[in-house]
Amino acid sequence: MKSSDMKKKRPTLQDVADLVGVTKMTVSRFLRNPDQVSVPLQSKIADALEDLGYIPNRAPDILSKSKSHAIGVLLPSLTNQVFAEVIRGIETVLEPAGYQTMLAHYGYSKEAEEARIATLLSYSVDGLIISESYHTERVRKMLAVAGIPVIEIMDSVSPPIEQAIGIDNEAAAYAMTDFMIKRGRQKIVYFAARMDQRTLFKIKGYESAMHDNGLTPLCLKTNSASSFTLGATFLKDALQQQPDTDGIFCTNDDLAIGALYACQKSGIKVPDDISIAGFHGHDISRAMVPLLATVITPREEMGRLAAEHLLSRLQGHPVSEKIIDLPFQIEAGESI
Amino acid sequence: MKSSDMKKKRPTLQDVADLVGVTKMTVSRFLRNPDQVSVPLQSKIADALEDLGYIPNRAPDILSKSKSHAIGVLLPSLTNQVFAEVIRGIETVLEPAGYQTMLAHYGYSKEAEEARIATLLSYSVDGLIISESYHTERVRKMLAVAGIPVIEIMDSVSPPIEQAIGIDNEAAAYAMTDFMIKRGRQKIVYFAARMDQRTLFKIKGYESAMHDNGLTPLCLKTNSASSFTLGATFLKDALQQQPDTDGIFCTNDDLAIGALYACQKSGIKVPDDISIAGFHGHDISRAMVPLLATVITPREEMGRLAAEHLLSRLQGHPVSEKIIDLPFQIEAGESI
DNA sequence: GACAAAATAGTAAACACTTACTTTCACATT
DNA sequence: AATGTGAAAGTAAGTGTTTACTATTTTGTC
Repeated sequence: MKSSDMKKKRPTLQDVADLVGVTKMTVSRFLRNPDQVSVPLQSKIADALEDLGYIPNRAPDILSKSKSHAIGVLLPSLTNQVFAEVIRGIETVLEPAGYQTMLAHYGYSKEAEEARIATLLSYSVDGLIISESYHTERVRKMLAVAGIPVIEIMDSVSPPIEQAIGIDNEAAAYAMTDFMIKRGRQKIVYFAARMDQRTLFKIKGYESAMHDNGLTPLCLKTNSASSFTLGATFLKDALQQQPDTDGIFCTNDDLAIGALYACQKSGIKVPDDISIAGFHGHDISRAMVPLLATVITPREEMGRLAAEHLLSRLQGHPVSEKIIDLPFQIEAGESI
Repeated sequence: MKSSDMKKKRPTLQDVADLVGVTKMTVSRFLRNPDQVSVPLQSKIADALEDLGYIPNRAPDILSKSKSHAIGVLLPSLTNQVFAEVIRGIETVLEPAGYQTMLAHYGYSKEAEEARIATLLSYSVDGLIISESYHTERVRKMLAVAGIPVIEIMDSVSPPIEQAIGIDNEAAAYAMTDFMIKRGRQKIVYFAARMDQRTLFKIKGYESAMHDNGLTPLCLKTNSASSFTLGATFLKDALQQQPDTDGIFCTNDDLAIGALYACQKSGIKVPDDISIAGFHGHDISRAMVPLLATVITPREEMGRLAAEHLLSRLQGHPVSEKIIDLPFQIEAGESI
């Protein structure tokens, strides 16, 4: 095989060094600190680097230092707008700090979560931002063995592996339910989808508020993902099961908006006939007509904070607070 | 320093081998194919692996084979819902195939794009999915030197580096504008934000359609990101500059929805007084009242296809089609 | 019970870079 | 002129795994 037949591989430090006529060590030095190399060599090396289009290879460094300058981000889903906003917050901090984001999701499956974490660790990520609050023993062991900082996001209550940053979903759901009751609603139905940990916390908050006010909770559940359509479907179900329903509290804005539009289409007046509240406070719910009542949560800030605390710990600082409980906000909008 | 003082590092193959009393090669063999190891050893190795919580390290493999099983995904922004859907499509395909996603974004800056691509390449990504159609010489050289498959997504027209998958943004904008004109609109204003390549293509399509029908285009532009609020602001500007405006075509659904709600608030009837059309056809626009007219684009499919074609090329197949032009769809909704 | 074949396990090298140490040489000081 | 100093560049080793080869043991056959 002639050399012209060979698939040319990406140039290494050695290739650059050969071109200049020095050892790769000299080129390496130039790369980290040009002044460590004599002036005449500086320009020759710079030219050679440019000529060959040299791009450093992190693999040796990852191998010898077990540091990748990459952060693993593991979320249950990418479908949900909430997570897109969390990712944005994370990237906002990580990218300027020179860290690369490795993204993975596990579709709410525990086995998939184990597999994804193993994969992320196999790349020697320097830290991990994960979601959900329950983790298998295997996951806990892997994280312990890996010895890297881990931050759990989304909920602030359950005892964290090391550090959790999120909101108190149960308290938030309680607060909104209570708010609706104070506004005179009695037969409030909860719409739940995707029965993950956070949804379970919210249901608990809703049910507590109902009970504390002597009311009977009714919760519609499904394991499928939420959507506008599902909100409309749930509305029909709710009215069938409890015709005098006067309030609807949804596990997220999507369901709420779907239910609201379904009301508009079938002539049900919001909020006169039925109050509707969502959860999260996405842009759309704060622009639409009528303005959606919702629990405003700091999604992007949650991502930012998680990344910031992770970076702080990578710099050697200890865990400052085990649980960082971010404030939520009840927004009455015009639909209650 | 006593051994108990030392920070324990994550176990290696050698640690497992020592525990069992074999060489690391035997453990390595067990990992890839347990049958290559004698039956008694199989269980002993399995136990040791479990005991130590061994997690494979990809760094040596990346180093010696220059293959990471990771794919770099570089998008202009994470703010936009469009990109969240594209990422979802990509992950849907990549994850089951055993590829890890490395996500980066560059905020529409050319210098940042160069830097991000260099970073992704430094991790020896096996392939790259990037957006936008214009790239600097430096970027082109880096990609050439890297010698990995590259797929450009979002637009289908401009000559691709290797392979492009997207829609014909110019044709789509032409089609929608023409549709609005056929429905009797004459004074159609275009709302543009974030002046990236695709927006420029869409403006071109809009202007062509207006000219071809003997009408005068009016385009409101800004470099900031689009939002519902911006849609409302643009509406005011449009009515000021051209009080008899009877149509609004927005570069995305966000602007359109913002404009539509602003109309509702100020008593302007849609579509009787003004027609409004968006671009992309997000879930919300297909659920709201009135249904938004929009150009439905296959965002998720675009991501899926890009990932599929990338995988096919990683399996050694040549580029099948240089440009894959995905169909768009004009959805009349109820706002035209 | 001898010999070949097959199964099983071991050894060494390679991957690209950096750290830590060593060598070389120019120049200043005595 | 001998010695010391410091800048500049070189050398060797190590990082964890796999590939390719080699050695050893077991099995099967006659």
